[in-house]
Amino acid sequence: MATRTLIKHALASAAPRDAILIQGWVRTRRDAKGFSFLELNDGSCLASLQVVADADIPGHDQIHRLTTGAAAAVEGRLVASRGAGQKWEVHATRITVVGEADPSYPLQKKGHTMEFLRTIAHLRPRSNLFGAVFRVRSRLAFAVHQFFQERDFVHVHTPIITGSDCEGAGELFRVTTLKGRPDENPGTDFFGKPTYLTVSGQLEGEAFACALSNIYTFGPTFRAENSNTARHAAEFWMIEPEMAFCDLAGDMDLGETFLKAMARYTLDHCAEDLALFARFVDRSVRDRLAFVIERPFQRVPYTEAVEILKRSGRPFAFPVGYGLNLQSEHERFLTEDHFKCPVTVFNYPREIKPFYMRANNDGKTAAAMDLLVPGIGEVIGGAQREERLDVLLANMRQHHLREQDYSWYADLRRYGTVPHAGFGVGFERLLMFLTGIPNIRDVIPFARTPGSADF
RNA sequence: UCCAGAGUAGCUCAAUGGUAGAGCAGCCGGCUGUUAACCGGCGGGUUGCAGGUUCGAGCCCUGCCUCUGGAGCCA
Repeated sequence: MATRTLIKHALASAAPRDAILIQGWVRTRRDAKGFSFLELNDGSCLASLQVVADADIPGHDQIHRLTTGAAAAVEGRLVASRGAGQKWEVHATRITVVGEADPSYPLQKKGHTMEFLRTIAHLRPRSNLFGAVFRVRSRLAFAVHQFFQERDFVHVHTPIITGSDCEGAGELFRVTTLKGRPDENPGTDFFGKPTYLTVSGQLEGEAFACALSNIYTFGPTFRAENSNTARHAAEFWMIEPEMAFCDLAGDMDLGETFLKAMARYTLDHCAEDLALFARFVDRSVRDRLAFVIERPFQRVPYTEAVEILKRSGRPFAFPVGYGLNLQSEHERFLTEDHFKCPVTVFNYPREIKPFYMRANNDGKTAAAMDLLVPGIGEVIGGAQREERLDVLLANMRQHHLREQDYSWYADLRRYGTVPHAGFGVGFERLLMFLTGIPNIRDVIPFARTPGSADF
């Protein structure tokens, strides 16, 4: 018996082949009097492979069992197709039913809504759209590593369980082995103190940047916020580069280069799947990616962004003014209407930013930056870190943080401190931007959101 | 968590307060180098849950649940 050929390789074949083995799942079957058509898909690519099975070959007497969703193996010859719509097809010499599909198989040949497919998250990767989404997700995860590895960044696995509960990045999930109320006696808990799922690997990432120079993390991140939007999940993956001997300008450079590289990679390596998104999800997705690659991003200080918003004459629902956070509607106006391209807003007021961000010399602003993109909003948030021990400790006091909880973090400023900077990218938000998929639940295999942890 | 909208067959949707329907899917049969195939037939429902109003509720009222869109928080 021949070894298995993936359908993507069969379809890319340069010449006919006498013996080929295809294994996959039946998308549809059409029976004629003396033969049957089978469409097999194995997920290796978007396209299915057409199989022609004459009625007299071994296994054809069982072909009625190959309904939509069933698993099958086909041995045969790869030949040029007589029909329109595909270059190659397989003329079967043997058909094997590997696993039948019950008639209740929920995926039909016609289109389904995203909402319905979410309820069958274990089966939706067998649909064209979700097969494409998760192939692209895999390729982009690889592209992330390639981007940083090529630039001599070291991948660091920062901890998922953390003892620090006040990083200021939202609500945390408690991790405990205690029954009942863990807060009543945290000293008896597994780690001897309260522990949580991480909301960011940044602080640990800084420690490694202050040793290995350029590092990045890429791992799961958890937020117990009761956020119910198309852009939030309780469990998501975050990429966090951190660079020693780097200031905010270098940080913004990397963020923009990174986003352009991801757009370039998607266009170059995911063309077939991207075409599907363009047809069914977001007509303009390829134009947007090309635009991101070609055009320089805009950079605007927060103060100037506020002035632009004030001058716009737009009747915003939320007030605009120095010291106020930019709301979604403001960010959207800047990137979608005013600049019409990705925008990096930088130098935010210190009061609205966390303790670890570096205070600028004006005494009012922090060296923070947010990269905003049309349709999504913030995909990258970063900052130059406060490397001066005295300023850091003063910031911590202002934020009512206990110094002993961050002594190791302060140590980084005691021993050979250096200017350093980094940012965080939500991997799923990046995927949403690159694919045009509008809901974060549809770019993560099994989404965890408030009230929902199925599968 | 707040605001708005929606829950009817496996899916997508109809149905003035008066016997709950269609298309698709499924099953059976026919036909065809077919490709979201086509033609005929068959089965399929506690109308999200719990109350209430009414002679009578899928429809009106109350509460709850779930989902969707938007907002807040953020990545």
